[in-house]
Amino acid sequence: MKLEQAIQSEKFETQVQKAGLNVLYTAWWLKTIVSNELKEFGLTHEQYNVLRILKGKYPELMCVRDIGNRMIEKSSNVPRIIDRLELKKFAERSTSLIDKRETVITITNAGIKTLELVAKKLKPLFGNAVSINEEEALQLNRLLEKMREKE
Amino acid sequence: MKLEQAIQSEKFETQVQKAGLNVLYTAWWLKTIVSNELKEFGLTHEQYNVLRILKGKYPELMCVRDIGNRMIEKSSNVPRIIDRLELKKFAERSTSLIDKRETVITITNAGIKTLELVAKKLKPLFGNAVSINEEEALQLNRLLEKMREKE
DNA sequence: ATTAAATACATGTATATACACTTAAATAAC
DNA sequence: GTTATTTAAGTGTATATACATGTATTTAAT
Repeated sequence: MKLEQAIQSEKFETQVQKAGLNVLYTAWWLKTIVSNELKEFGLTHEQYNVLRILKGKYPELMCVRDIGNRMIEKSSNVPRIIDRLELKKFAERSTSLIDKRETVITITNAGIKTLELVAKKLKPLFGNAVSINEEEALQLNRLLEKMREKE
Repeated sequence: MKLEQAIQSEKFETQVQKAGLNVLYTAWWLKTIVSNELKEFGLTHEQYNVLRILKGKYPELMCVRDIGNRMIEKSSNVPRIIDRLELKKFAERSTSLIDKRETVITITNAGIKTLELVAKKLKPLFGNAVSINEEEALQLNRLLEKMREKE
């Protein structure tokens, strides 16, 4: 869908301005698609992100700060997301023996199992919902990274 | 900045998967830049979005539903954002005379004035922060819209 | 060795999102 | 014309974001 239809506006001063809004809208669109699939597993988009990060390091333990550094949204409040994952028995917390200030977290077997089920569900969906090919995706990645160049 | 650095991960199965994460990260990056500028005006990103929508139709009145349709994030709770704009005297509510179910909203003079100040501040910043040109932005828009094609 | 500074995480508050539900008013059905 | 359905907005709840503050622990300074 063209952005003009999505936000019912034709008034873009420049292509750069439109691109900013287009990125924001596409992010919301992507989040919504994924969140809908995650519902049946009792996970939110952010909880899913933390679980994937934990699984990426498994069986290593990760501290809260390291998880935060890998989050897409840097200002996410990791301790509270872990609170919820712990309640659902998808993650476990313990105090680091080396540095008692650190809380170290690990994904549980139930968490790993759930992630596998989610992956099975998301993979074909993503292929269908996101209608760009590898070549286009590569170019999109280049442009987005150029956009953030001066960061 | 490359996404690999931003989220400290190199594990992308495909360029399409990376593009999804890249869009999410770029949206957060953009929101953060704008939000930082809005702080001094006492506005959040979402309140700013509603104000711009109201100004786009000014001096026409808009009902809550119409504002919602123009929001970038469709699931935003418009009545509550308007609550805050009203407290700050940037918007005013009244009941529609034609259809008493509808609440019609208008931006105040203070709201318009504030928007102008924000625009003056954001314009040069955006040009500096977002380092793509019109040609690249056009292509980015094409790719993002292709991504959402099946919507 | 004691004190000061820095670090890691947790917690509190305001705002926003996502979604269900309520209430009032308008429209449709009969 | 009365009742049922639909529509518009508002409200309630859980989660998340953004940011400030608090608390325990470690490291640095003296």
